[in-house]
Amino acid sequence: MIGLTLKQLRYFEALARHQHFGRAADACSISQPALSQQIKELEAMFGTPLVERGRREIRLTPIGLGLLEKARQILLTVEELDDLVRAAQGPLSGRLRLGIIPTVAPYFLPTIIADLAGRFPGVDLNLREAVTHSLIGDLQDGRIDLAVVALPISEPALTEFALFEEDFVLVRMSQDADKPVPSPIALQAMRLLLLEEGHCFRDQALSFCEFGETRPGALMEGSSLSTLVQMVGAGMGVTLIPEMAVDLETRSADVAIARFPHPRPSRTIGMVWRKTNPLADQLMQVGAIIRAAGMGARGSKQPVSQE
Amino acid sequence: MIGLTLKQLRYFEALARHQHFGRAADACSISQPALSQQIKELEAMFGTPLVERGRREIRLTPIGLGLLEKARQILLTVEELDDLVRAAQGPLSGRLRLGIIPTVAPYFLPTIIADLAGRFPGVDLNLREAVTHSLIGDLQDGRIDLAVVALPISEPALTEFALFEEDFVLVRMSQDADKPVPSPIALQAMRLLLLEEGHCFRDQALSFCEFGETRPGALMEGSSLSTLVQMVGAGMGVTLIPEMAVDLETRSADVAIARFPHPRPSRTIGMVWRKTNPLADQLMQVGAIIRAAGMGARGSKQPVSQE
DNA sequence: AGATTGTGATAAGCTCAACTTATGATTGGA
DNA sequence: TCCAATCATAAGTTGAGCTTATCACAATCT
Repeated sequence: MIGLTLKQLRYFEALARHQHFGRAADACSISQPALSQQIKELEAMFGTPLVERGRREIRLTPIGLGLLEKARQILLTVEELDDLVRAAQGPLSGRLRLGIIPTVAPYFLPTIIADLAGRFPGVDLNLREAVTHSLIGDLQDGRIDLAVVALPISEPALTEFALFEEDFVLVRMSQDADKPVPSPIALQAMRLLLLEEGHCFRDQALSFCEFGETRPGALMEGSSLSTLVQMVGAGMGVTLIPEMAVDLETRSADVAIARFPHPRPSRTIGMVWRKTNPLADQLMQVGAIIRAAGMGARGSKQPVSQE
Repeated sequence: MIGLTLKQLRYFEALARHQHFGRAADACSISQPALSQQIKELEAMFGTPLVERGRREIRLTPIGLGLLEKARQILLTVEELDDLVRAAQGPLSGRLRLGIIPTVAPYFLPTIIADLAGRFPGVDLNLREAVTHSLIGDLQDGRIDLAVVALPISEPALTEFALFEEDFVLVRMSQDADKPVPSPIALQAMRLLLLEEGHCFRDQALSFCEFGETRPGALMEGSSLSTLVQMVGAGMGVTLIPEMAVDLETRSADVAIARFPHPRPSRTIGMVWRKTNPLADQLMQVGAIIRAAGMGARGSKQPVSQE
């Protein structure tokens, strides 16, 4: 494939993303004919059409899809060259795109931001909050550099770095404070309030309660832990929240917290990045700092031995 | 890293390979100043030197080494775009670069060539004979498309496809033909003739004989199975050879063949290719054909169940 | 010491690939 | 039938990247 250029791959990727010649050209800051020409050039090289031009929509041919995959792979590696330079000069600097899951972000972000800003003044933190599945995709496609999620992820292309383990606690109405702590099985009979589909915390809670499959009738769904706790305060049921959310979420709600006996439900929070990211060494350092800081600040977290 | 071009990466890779501006430029079919300029352009983009210019030698800086790794990764993916087109048009066509280990090549090549030429007339077979270690490197760096080696390889980036399993047989002087077959332990006391370092067959033979470490004094080394068999004929010792070599190698030597009782020593021969190779489907078909052909042709081989 | 050789950098000019704007062609919908 | 949307084609312009010629420097030979 001699004569191929990175520009062509960028244009093609933009076209595939926007499904539209004009908008793709805009995104690349060139004119529409320029993009059309380069796509045509690509098709000449491949000796076959890559894009089906429909009147109101365009579609990639099978070979076009194959090219798209390789093109994204190539462009991702090219992006990592930027990181190579950053890795070489100084401890960590420049833009760092960080993704965090919603059940961690509000409670842990202040800690992370303070740590990073203190230790790496040159870093320009760029945040994104989304559920695990979405963040993993962002990582693999190079849209973010680093994600804070619940482990394990078990993606071969990603490195996991455990930060700490934290327990889940039960939130119930304050008048129930003196009642015995229910067993996981007993929870099944209560109205258990959970986050909507897609949040890993939801699955972890369900797993603890040993629900085989989601039984929508018995459950209510909220979009944030805050909402859930408010719902508990209003007598709509009980919920589980992670230890780190206790301080913030119980401040403005009249609820009682109860800790479970063994086996305690818990989750491991950790950082994840692409194995191929040249900043890997720096990210590992960042992880060590956050882990150390987190240890000191919050007594309830458990240290983790795994890497 | 905007403004980067594939040309620059190709030139840089050539420079790293040849360690010489002029020869790298020749290899790229451009003039030496053109290559110098592009390297300079790269260094400007990275904001740091990539190459140390010594008087009589050049060396890559640490960042240069980092770039080299990424550049090879990118160029390899680009190469695979060629295969993408080939995978789309017809069953298998164009250049197929095949590597085979020396203890398989002379015996198995006629079969492979006949099979491939018969089923895929459009294929231009390009052969390379080398030891496993070298072939795996060639595969991973994109210098060959396919290798026939003894499994397992256990490289995460490579797909293994088992073709068949074959036993090893003992070769000894013809006057020993009626003696009992020695046990693996008994072999340790004999003069065991083996291939030189680097051949996997050597290690497999040593493993069967339960030699803990190589004991150079007791062993003699040959560079091909032919040589070993000739040495046995001359009374210099005994050796092991794979079943498939028996016909060819015993034709011109006065030696006796003996098969071991269980547990028989054996090896699994298979094909290996890059997981990312778009020709993977076609290569799998090639493997199936070779496996089927091999089965019919040679009774001694065992079918394999694993993939 | 002075000449020679091997090496990469620099200079100056040329050429074509890739961009621009303007326009054409086709089709779906008012 | 006309309009709007969309991509292709045409024609002209520009600069990135090439070439050849030459320089600068150090190691090696005479």
